[in-house]
Amino acid sequence: MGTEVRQLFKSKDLRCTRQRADVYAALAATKCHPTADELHSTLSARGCCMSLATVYNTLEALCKGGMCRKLTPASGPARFDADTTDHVHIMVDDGRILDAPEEINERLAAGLPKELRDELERQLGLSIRELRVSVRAAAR
Amino acid sequence: MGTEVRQLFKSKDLRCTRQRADVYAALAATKCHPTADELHSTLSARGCCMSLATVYNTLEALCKGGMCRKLTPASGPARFDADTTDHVHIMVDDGRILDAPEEINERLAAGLPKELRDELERQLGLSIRELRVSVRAAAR
DNA sequence: TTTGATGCAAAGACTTTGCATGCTT
DNA sequence: AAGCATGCAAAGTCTTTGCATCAAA
Repeated sequence: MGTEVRQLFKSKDLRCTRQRADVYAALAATKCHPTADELHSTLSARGCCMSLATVYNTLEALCKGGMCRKLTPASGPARFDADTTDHVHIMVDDGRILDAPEEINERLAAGLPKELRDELERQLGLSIRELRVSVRAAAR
Repeated sequence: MGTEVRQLFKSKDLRCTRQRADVYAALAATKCHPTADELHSTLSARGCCMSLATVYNTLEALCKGGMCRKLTPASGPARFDADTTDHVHIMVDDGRILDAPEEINERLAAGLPKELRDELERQLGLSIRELRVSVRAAAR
């Protein structure tokens, strides 16, 4: 199996099991920001059997290692994203989560300069882990 | 009881009951972004008795009417904010949610111009309800 | 070998709901 | 008087956990 994936896990100090590799591969392969349950179904359908609890535990481990992000909509189950680069999420009313077009991400990033982040850190006395922009939207 | 509060409810097409007025007053009086359960305890201690379910139902009604915002941390219960103006939330690792200093809010708002929002709406074909910036931070 | 991951089922945290009753409008 | 809100408890949804077993390092 992908030796580069094993390296990736290793670099994050995460043990690389079949289940974890499968979860990560499935997550990285989609742009749909699936829920734990959706991932579990997808994997099961593909013959990658594992318990739902393992999917949850794996996703938590991946998040802790910085290999994915957990997205928490205003209602409904958490969704996950293997793309950990800075980008804007569109939380649609119907539960979907979309990525903003690349150009928008860039323009937004330009509006959130590092100085501002540093200034905020200084004022708060906390260390900033992530600065994210998200959008709630509804079909029209 | 506050006739101006009754007007506020009326303007949002919400029936104004004692419970709803109490929940709203308690929420508006704090900057701590309480959970439903915290609000319930606070109110109980003050002799404003009501069931926890009513607190939940009321908060949902208030949100729907635009009288408060629901904040969903990566883990743990939802928190609520009666301040519906645009401002940045700092999600601290320990579960607290803080408001960013006013000056930071302004500088961030300047970085998210209306044109960008309009552009995004056009590209997505959705109507944008809210554009929010939030920060994850940890004690140091 | 040692340490941590898995599977399962059970428990847990948080939230919503059904229904009889009561309060707003 | 009509219609929606409330209280209570029960059910529901999503997630975590305990423990025996198994696999990765």
